[in-house]
This record gives sequence, structure tokens and C-alpha cells, in this order.
Amino acid sequence: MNSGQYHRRPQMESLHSGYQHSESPSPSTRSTRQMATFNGPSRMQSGQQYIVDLSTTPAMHPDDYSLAISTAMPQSSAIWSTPNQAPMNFDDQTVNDYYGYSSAVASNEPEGSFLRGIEFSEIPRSWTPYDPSILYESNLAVESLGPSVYMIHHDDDDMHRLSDRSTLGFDALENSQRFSRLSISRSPKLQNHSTITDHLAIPNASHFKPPPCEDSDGGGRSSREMTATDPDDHSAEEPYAKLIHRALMSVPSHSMVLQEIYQWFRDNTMKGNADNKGWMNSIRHNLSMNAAFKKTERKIAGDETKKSTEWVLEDFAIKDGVQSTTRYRKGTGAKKFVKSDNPTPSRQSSGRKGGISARQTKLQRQRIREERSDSRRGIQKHDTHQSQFLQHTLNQRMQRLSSPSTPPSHENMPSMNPYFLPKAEQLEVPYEDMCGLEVVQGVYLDDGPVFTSNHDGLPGY
DNA sequence: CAGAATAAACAGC
DNA sequence: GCTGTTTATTCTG
Repeated sequence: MNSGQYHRRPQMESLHSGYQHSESPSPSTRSTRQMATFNGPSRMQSGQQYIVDLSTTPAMHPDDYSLAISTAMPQSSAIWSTPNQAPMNFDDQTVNDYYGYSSAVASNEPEGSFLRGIEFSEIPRSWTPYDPSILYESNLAVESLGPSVYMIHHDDDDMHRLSDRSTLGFDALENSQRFSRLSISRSPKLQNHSTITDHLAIPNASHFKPPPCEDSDGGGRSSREMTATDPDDHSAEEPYAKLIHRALMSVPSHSMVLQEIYQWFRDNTMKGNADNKGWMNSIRHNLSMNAAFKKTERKIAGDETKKSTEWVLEDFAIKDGVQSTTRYRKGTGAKKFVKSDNPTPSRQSSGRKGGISARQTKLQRQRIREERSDSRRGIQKHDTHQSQFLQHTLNQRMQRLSSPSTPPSHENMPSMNPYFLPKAEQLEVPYEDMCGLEVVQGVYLDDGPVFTSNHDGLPGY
């Protein structure tokens, strides 16, 4: 395989070479708007075209490759499809009930309206909203955005518009995690650009700890990571599984071939710039071992004999994020590996190298933390106020969760995913209280998760 | 002890 | 040689 063929900078993917600009009536709004159209990327079928509403981004620069997506999506068929799955209809409650992920993947709207009216196959692989406020307004999942999203140019009006969102009060805080994730997903390669969080004056969401039920990892560690206290060094903080997850989330299809993942790492992480190829091995290891990633084959258009192997995010991973690869080994569940009494010297050596590297990583993180703590002392007083504000908000959330008049929403429901249930100590509210769940045991098989309840032998949900 | 990084053996193509 | 899977080891929190 020619690895070079995948060497595209993700920031450049947003605009296909077929980009054109025109004045045309919007088919969705029937009003005359300034529109840009462009053909899709290579994997789109020929003839498919994109419509971008520039009216929402009056200050788009020609050399800014970020795009605006119209908020006036046609409300037609509700199709959720990924290239590797049969289309899933949001309105089909039976489908959503099984996995419980789909509608909440994309939207907080009860009916789950993420990308209603457009099919994923029509979306460029680096679909990139230009204005983060669009995400805010349309409840799009920020997690679906890659680092390339955060390249925004310096435009005072836009910045003021963003800053204005900081005054939205509770609603703004409700969505603070989205902004938080924006900040933590910031690409280190884009440090020379303005970033959303650089200008967001919302009670600085990047310092907030997300509610536990929304913690993608479900563990305390990740709370530290996901709060993005140090947005610049997150790539050094995040484990491979999460980085891979981010890579796949950066494209609308949530799928990449291995070489694309490699390239994403080169472009967006420090790991990908290492001299050796150990990081590639680690990526492959994580892809293989983590149930969040599924290998699929897709025939290459034009040549039915050739197939490309793509790695796709599982539905639950799209919604919930990934969990540790170590804890969760495909097919074997929590298989315990038997240590051999006489490990080969080569294995010993490998393990030692891994340990040494882990220690170096830790020291590096310590240095970075120390440097940043020095530079941040001036804002600590502000942080204290933010923490109190956050605690108040979280209390409100938890009250709503436990209120009998407020049934748990999809958003707050723990998903049934093959990572099993999060540890009890990680939950401030027991799952049973939140969702009426019984004690559930699960086994993940190749065909998917299988759960049993503690009575009647019926599924536990 | 769980999680993470790392290396390497091995098989298939 | 690349890809994918699996096993093993060490170190950290």
C-alpha cells in the first residue's frame, strides 16, 4: 500500500478541490442567500454536492478552509447512517431502545434531530462547521468535530458573538461541557491560531469538571484529562484510545483507514512525531483491543476486487467515548492473562522499555504542569468563583435527575455498551436510581453486547 | 490493582 | 513490508 496517498492535512480536507461559490436560492429556506457549493471528497459519489450557507458566516475568509453549515436543514427524512451500517431511523424507537445511543449521539432534542435530512454519505469526511455557535444552536455533538474545526480566524464580530454566549447563564453552563470539549480537543498543531476557548468568556468551561454521568471515561482520571486544565498539553495527556477516538470523531463518517489515523496522529499529536514507529504499533494495538473500534471492509469504488479496511467507531463509542483498552479486551471481556513463570528476555525487555517510557511521560507531564501552574496563578481567584457556580449547577442537574416528575432522558441515561457499567464509586447517583436498572451483568461477544438481568433471565433493560 | 505504554511474536496478504 | 491480533512486561497513580 502506498502510504503516501493518505497524506492529506486534515485542515485542508474541509474544502474539496471542487469548491465553488455562487449566489443561489437556498432550497431549504427559499430565500436568496449567499451559498457556496462544493463537491464532496473522494469518497463521495460523483454528482453529490454540498450546500453551505454563508449567511451565517459573514466574515468567512477565502483562505480559511473552515466552512459554515446551514442551520436551516430540511426537515425531511430522519436518517442516521454510517458507511458501515444499515441506515438507522431515529423515529424507530425499537432501534434506539436497543442501544440507547443514537438519538443522544447527536442531539438533546427529544426526537433526536441531528443532521436530519442529510445522509452521512453526503457529508464530506471533514465536515467542518465554521462557527461554533452553530453547534451550540443546533445541539450538534461537539465530539464529532476534529481539531481542524477549531481553526477560526480573527474576526472581532465573531468573537464578540461568541463572547456574548457567555452571558446566557444557565443554558450556557448547561452546554459548558461542549465548550470544554472544544478546548480539550484543540490541536497542538494549531496553536498559532485563535481558538474558541481563547475567546470564550463563559465561566471558563475549560476549568469545569463535567458531571460524572457524562464523563466519557467514567473514571476520575479522565475527568482531569477532559477538563482540559491544560489544553495545550492534552495530547501528551490523552491515551491512545482517546486520541484514536478523537481522530475518528473528526470525520463525519467516524471511520478512517489506518494510514489516515497515522496521519491524524502526525498532524495532531506529539506521539505521531516520534522517531520510532512504536506509536504505530500502539495505535494498531489499541484499534485491535478496544471494542470501541470496529474493523470494516469497504469495496473501493470502481474496482470491486479491491477492498479497503476501515476502522469505525461503534455507536456507543460515538455517544459515550472510549474507555480503556486495557480494561476491555475484545471478545474476551475481562479475560485474565496468565503470567508465565519464565517470561522470555525479549518480553522482559519490552516491558521495561514501556515502563521507562511511561516514567518519562510522567516527568514530562509534571514539568508541563509546573510551568503552567506558574503562569496561571493570576486567575486562581476567578477559578474559585467558577467552581462554586459549577457546583450549584451540578446540584441542579442532579436534582432534576432524581426528580420523579422528570423521567431520565437519553442524555442522562447510562448507555448499555460493552464496556459494562461504570464503577459504582464513580457515580454520584446510582444507576438504579437514575434509570430503574436492575443489577446487570454483561458479556461482550463479537456480535455485540449480551446482558442478562438478575431475574427472569430477561434482558436487564 | 487498573490503566497505560511499549515491544514483540505471529499470521495473513 | 504492512496490517491486525495477541501476549507480555513494566511503570504509575
